[in-house]
Amino acid sequence: MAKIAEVQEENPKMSAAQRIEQSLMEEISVGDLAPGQRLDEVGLASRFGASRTPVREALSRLTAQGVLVQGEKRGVFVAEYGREELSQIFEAMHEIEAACARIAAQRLTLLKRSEIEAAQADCLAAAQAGDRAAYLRANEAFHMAIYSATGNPYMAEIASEFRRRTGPFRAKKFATREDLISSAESHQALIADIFSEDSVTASNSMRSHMAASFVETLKVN
Amino acid sequence: MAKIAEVQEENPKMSAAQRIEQSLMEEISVGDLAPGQRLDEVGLASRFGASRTPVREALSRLTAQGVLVQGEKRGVFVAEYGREELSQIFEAMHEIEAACARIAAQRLTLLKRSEIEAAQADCLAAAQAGDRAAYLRANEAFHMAIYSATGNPYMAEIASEFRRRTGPFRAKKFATREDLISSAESHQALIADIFSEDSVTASNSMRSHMAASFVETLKVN
DNA sequence: TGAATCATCTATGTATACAAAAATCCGAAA
DNA sequence: TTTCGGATTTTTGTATACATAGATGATTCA
Repeated sequence: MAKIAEVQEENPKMSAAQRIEQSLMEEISVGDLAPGQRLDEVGLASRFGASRTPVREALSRLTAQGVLVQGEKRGVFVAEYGREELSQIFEAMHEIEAACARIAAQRLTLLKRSEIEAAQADCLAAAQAGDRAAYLRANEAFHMAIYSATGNPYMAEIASEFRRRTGPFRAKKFATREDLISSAESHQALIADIFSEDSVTASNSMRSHMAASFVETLKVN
Repeated sequence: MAKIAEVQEENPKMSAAQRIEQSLMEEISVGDLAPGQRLDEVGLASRFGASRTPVREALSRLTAQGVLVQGEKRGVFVAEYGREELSQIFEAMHEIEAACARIAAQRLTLLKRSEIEAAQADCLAAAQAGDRAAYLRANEAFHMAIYSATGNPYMAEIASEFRRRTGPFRAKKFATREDLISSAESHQALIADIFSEDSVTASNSMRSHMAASFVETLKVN
């Protein structure tokens, strides 16, 4: 896909293992690789024009991150979560995102504020255009901007990690242009509450946002 | 923890890569491998009686987990954090542990309750005996028992991950028998508050515990 | 003496080969 | 027909070899 080529072009001297890891991560988070799908080493090796060695390294790292799991049988699979597991993962995300919103509200700088606003502008534009792929990217950027606003890269890291793991499940929510628009609009209240710089308000607002997101996600999974 | 050694004995047909990964993780979390230390592939390979391939896989996975980092020069190193970084990591741990304590207090079962008590008994015994290694293991088990009491394996997973990353820094706190005893005693209040099944009390108690732990950690780092 | 360039050498990333384990398939017997 | 056993095939895990990038050291020139 085009995105893979882009990454390769932007960073031509990345190792093959890293390229493969990023490509697979991208495909999984967008939903091109469906949960439960098996990834076989030889197939990927030939697809990426590499040997099994860098492929193995990429799969191993993605497994360590929880994006892939090694199933009961041989082989690694895109992590597949049932309703109960999704509920647990969302509970954890819920806690982390709420903490991020609280801290972000406390530490908000002008720069971070403008980054969040810029990301939200992209969300609105993509939603209006009905461009699903662009919206998915912009939505990720929006949440990343909030994580970044905590000023704590470790908080941001775990929040991102959960976001990646739930990517394919959340992505299913966005089927129609209306889905995109309603999602983008729901950001507005969240932004207002974070910008209020009141940590309780921000935290509660993020909890509402996550709870709603979970409800929508459960509907399609 | 002893469990790692046990796992190796119990599970002799684990892959070499997994054995190496667990061994290195153990050595890092106990502090045998100091932060900043370089790990070279050939040295580890000969030390574990294996080739570079499984060593590389282990290092790659540990890097993906944040326990190792690839430095500016060639090679991977045990992650080394300055005061600012430690502060950020502890802030994130602080949030996650508080959430764990709150959820654990809400969902406490008789089984989990007894597991926490058993782990604490081990802590007290090891502290009384002045057995530092045993205390480190028991202390990990104690916190793991709390994570497990959330009933949410994903919460437990991230909490464990932070615990591993900070292992070598926290380990330095425990120099004398008195350090062990005072740590074990500080668990008592935490247990009482979690067992109160009041989520706010439990969460605040854990926040106090983590804040105190951070202060002690900063003193020796 | 110092700096710069070149050479050497070490470590890393990748490819390939091989062995062992597991899954699948096939046939035979109940 | 079903099930059990064995053979076959696929796939994984590990070892080894090789090429290249980066580090180290030496030599020469200023």
